[in-house]
Amino acid sequence: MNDTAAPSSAAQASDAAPRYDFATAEPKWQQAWADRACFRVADVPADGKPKYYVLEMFPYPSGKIHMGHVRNYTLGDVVARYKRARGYAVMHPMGWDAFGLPAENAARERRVHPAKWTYENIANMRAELQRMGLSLEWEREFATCDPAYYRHQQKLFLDFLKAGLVERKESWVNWDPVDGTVLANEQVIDGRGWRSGALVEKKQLSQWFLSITQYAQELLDALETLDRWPERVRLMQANWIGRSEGARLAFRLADSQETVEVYTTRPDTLYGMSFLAIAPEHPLAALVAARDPKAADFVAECRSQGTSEATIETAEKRGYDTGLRVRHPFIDGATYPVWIANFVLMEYGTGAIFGCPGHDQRDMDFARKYGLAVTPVVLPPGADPATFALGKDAYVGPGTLFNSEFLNGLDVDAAKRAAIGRLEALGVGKGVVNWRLRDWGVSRQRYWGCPIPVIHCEACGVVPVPDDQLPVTLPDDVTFDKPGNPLDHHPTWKHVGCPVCGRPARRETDTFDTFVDSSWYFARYCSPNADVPLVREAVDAWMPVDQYIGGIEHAILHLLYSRFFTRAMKDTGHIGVEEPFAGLFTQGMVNHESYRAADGSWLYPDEVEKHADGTAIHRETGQPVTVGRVEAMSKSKRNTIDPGAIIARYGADTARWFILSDNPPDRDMEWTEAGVAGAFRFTQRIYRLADALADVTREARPETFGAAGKALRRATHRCIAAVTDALESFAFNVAVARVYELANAITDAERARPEPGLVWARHEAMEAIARLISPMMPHLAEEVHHRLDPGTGRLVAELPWLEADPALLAAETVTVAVQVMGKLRGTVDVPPDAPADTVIAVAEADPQVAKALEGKRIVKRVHVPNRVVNFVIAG
RNA sequence: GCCCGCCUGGCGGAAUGGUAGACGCAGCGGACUUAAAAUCCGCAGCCGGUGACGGCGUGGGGGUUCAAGUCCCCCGGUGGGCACCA
Repeated sequence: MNDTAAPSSAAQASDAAPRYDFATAEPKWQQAWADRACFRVADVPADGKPKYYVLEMFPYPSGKIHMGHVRNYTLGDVVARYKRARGYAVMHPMGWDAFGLPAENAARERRVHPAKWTYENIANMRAELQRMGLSLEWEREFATCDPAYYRHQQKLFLDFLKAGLVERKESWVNWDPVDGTVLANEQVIDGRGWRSGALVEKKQLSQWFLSITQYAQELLDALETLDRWPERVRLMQANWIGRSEGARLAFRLADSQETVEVYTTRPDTLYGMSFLAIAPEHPLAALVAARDPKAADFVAECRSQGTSEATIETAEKRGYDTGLRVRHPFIDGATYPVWIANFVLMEYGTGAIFGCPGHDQRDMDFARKYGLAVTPVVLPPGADPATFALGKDAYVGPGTLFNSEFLNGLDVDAAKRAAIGRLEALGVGKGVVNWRLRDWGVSRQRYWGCPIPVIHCEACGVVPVPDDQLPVTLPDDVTFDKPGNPLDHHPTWKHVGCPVCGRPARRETDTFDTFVDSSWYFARYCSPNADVPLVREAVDAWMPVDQYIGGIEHAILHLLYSRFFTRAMKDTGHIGVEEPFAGLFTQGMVNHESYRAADGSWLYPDEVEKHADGTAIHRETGQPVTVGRVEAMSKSKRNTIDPGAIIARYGADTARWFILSDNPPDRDMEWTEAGVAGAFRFTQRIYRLADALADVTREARPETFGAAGKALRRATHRCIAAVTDALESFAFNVAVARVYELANAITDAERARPEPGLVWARHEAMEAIARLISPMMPHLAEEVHHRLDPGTGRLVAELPWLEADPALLAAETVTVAVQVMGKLRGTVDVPPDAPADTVIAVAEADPQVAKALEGKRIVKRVHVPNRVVNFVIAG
């Protein structure tokens, strides 16, 4: 770290200047809040206050908090403290998203049990969060890995199962043959397992799915009601849900009664068909492969093809002609070849398409490669049907149908309707809505997760664990020395009697995707200790979350799953609400410069000494250091800043203030040493300003004020109004700027010639500062308030928000800009709301303006009250 | 490829269509100090001018308007989401 900062240890220098000793003050005020239970609320609020539920995305207990957490929880705390002061009953809970793979990795690498590792991390991170002075209600804390939490999750799952919201079905997964485990897409890097490095295979497994697709339309439609969500998040969700309208139709094979079903959004182009293509995983492909070794080879090759982005981007469209042919639904006697094609996805639509090269670019690429027919059927506006031809590019624009029998002359939309009508009349197809959204596979072959509460019995099939046998708890005695799922290896755990017939049966050894844990925790906070999953009265009283805050990286999955889960909980009678988050705010990342030594190795910020000219050297060796890009903090690039160290050195308030002041909270910010040091200086300045008044007897409020007193009072009340506005609109950086302005105004007042009432006005301004900074720097706020006004016994945390005096918001004079032809030529000071004639006369008389108007003919005088006068001149 | 943001001094940024650059950071000059740190005062968009002042200026080009950073159109740059989605 740089030397510019004042370390706390030097705080009590010999100098007489008063210094704010945050190291003593912060724990003191934290204790005071706890002692007075300032942040407690009832499960069902009964004190008549309106409710406000503030929630930040709960952390994964990785071991230490990082700057992203500091930003996230500071933003939430500003909202919570502000809303509390505005008279709301504020629920602001905290907990732990405690299941997950890192705990298992720790177990493998360090031979520590995942539970021990997790709970130690939680203890450590809880202490770190507490040092931040967050107004959290710790009484509601829970960890999702606690059976007291996940037993209720198991109950919810069983209720969903009963309600038909759960399915067990085969699905393709990424299989790591060395580790013997399923991998998430993110764990597949360049087609290889991230741990084993083995080539990943696609494999079919029977898995549990939550039927989120049942809610696709609802989840899409309700996005429009989420008017306090960022537009882009709603767009991302809409794209993810991916509604498309088209037709589903069956093609009959030429030499049998079998059919192949196809989904298309372009039924209008059916007369332009030249082939039919099926996915390599399509059942028909398997049939063909069974008797055709070459087809089998092709299918196998496709299967081993990587799923990484690079592979897909460069992958050539390739196919294999099966020799089968299908009949056209409209043209008697016409048949088309059936190909297996690597670009057809089994997961979307029906896993089969009809190829119309003229009006689909992929089909065109494929047709050109394999010499298949290209028949244009949509004529672009103005084109000549006699000469219109296609080269390498398909035509996908609007136009009129031709070469298409009964569709000829129709535009694309009309032709779609007509084609669907004919398909339906023939009984071979129908108009359908198709979704990109797929059901949510929740099975994970892992130990450190919530066990899926079912039992497999050979006689009875899949049997839900009876309610009175919940929870199904994880065994403690597991080993991680073998690859695969420790639950599966456990000698006894999975062997149980069937709850129905009593015969030996097998427990499900898969656990839930951790996204399940986080899809209902926000509701559980409303009644965290209940012996049912959710106390409906409490949930309905507190939900939805009024302000949810977290990273944009959760814009899709977590938020969509939570929206689905909430609906499912409603439909199973647990709660009465259907949208979990009424307001959403997505924060930006915290970035930092990165540094590289001469040998290319990354250096930590405190190993580097930066110079004013922008160069830097390695402290230890004196060698020059390359100052790299400002980028997301990451361990690998060593550009991380430990919040614990910052708080120890500067205090929590300084860290909070800097993180709020730097820029708007939805943008990425850069953490800089100079910025923190600046924030620290400001905390000291506030303290000094307060200290200057601490021993001054508070005057009685005078009847009238002098010029300096009036100016300060106006500044104070303008600041109250401006900070309030800024906090309401999440413009925390602007709120900070307004507080700086008031501090500057107090400094001006300190220097002004003494006048009656000025000290009173200074007290008023200083108290306003304490109250206005309280959501952002709560400890300093208490300290200042306490020094100004000892003896009232009230904490700032218990006091209502300040109201600006409207009389003081109105200025005594307003400065009106005077323009000539829209160009600024001067300003004039006039009384507020002065009549237009007066203002224009004063403006015209202004020497600068008069000069600009000299010899010109004024054709128009625009007057905007209290703002501007504009003279429009002829010529 | 499709969809969506963003672009303002050296930097972060501010600005209900109405005085662009608030506030902070960095910088420069000064006071205090034996010196430094801390603190305080002052300067500061760019160009020209000793100065009064003038010209230019919110990625580029056009438009609407008395008036555009702000609204509309086109272009460029940049960041992100989705992506063989039929």
